[in-house]
Amino acid sequence: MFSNTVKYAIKAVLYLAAYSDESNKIMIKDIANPINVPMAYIAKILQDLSRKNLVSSKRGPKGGFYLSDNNLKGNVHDLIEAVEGDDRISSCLLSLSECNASNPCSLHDLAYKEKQFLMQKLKETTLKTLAQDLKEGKTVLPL
Amino acid sequence: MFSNTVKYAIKAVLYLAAYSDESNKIMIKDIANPINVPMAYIAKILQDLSRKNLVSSKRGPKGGFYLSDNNLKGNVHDLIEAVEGDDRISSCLLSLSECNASNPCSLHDLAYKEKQFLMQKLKETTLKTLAQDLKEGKTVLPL
DNA sequence: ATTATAATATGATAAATATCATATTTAAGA
DNA sequence: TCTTAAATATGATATTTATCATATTATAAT
Repeated sequence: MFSNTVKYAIKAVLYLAAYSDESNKIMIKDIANPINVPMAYIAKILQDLSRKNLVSSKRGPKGGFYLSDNNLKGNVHDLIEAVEGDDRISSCLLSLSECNASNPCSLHDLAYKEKQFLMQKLKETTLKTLAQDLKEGKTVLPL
Repeated sequence: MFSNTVKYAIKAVLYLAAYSDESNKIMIKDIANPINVPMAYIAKILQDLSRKNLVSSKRGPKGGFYLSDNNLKGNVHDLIEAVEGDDRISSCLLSLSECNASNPCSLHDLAYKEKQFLMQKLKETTLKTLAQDLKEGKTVLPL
């Protein structure tokens, strides 16, 4: 469903959301293992997200990645959009070009409602909320 | 959301579902254009689907691809599985390994219901039904 | 039977995604 | 200020997905 890059990004960000903050930064090498993602690859992804201000980072000794309070207000939908580019996620199931109620593709009626519902949830659920569930052991980050 | 291969496969099969039958076969070169897919590529995909008996074909003069009555009973879910392999479509959003209610990933609660609902619809809607909508102009195959 | 036609099988190339490696820059602490 | 530790920037390689090209095989029609 999602590309590896997207899955890796979500896992890394949620890990940071749950276990880091400004006074508790986490280094690449300490992120890669628990979420089971190649170190150099997750480094690249997080560097990209840092540039886009979805995660925070500081270099040098005592440095690392973390989520600021502001970052924690973000959501998974925006994260996905950031890593896989604009509208891949919200596009029509059969094409990149839009299809809509007045010119529906074969799968539009069948899928539209569920897809919108899912998108809505991915937008309205904050990283902070998801991190809370993780910390309470209600959810897990799969390998 | 879906790979090009999956999108192409669905479009081609629905096109055949709507406009072909055993006595009205359609050649590769006459499929590629209307659904806007590279000819050699859709050829490869349809050949694969033919091998897997999801579409029918006959070679030689007067030959081409078509959907048999039996093929028309198929659904989009099985089609997707056939082209992109086993369980990519039904897997957890964050990983290939299963996550479930008793060991939910961070997105499980958020996505599970909608995803199941969508899968269900993709399974229960026959190609014949979708083709009917196409023929009646109720839906279109996007470019 | 021969010819023409269309799928089939196969392999080559291109582009995108995923992965690895490393020199450079920033910043903390001695 | 020097050393060390971390992200950053950049580029190389590998794998997968997408695309192109073509020789082979089956079959209808003459």
